[in-house]
Amino acid sequence: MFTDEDGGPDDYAEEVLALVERIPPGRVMAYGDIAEYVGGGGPRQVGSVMSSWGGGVPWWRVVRADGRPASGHEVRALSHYAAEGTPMRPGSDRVDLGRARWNGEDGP
DNA sequence: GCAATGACTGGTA
DNA sequence: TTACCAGCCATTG
Repeated sequence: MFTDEDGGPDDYAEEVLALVERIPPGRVMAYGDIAEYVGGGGPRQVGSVMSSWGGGVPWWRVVRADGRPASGHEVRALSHYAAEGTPMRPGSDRVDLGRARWNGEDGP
């Protein structure tokens, strides 16, 4: 059952999903960062994985390079940001990447 | 095999 | 700040 058969995530998707689950609350990662971290394809591939199986992971912690959440899900993401205390940019519904950007390490 | 699409990115206006 | 354009890369029809 290595084969995903009916829609199971591929190895690449598993890495992306595992990384997204690894993102601590109050932190976010950009699509390009994830693509670079897993070392595959590009940000578009990460987005494709999220649209297919992103519903099983905290997808709202994955944002675009400008700090804006995924298209069509901005409102839902904002609710999660407020609940987790994600640093937001005042005056805009965007995340403050300067503080919320997570590089994949817990320690300082 | 080719063309179109997409939860993207960076640069310029 | 937003808007438009060109580039990138795997998936889908």
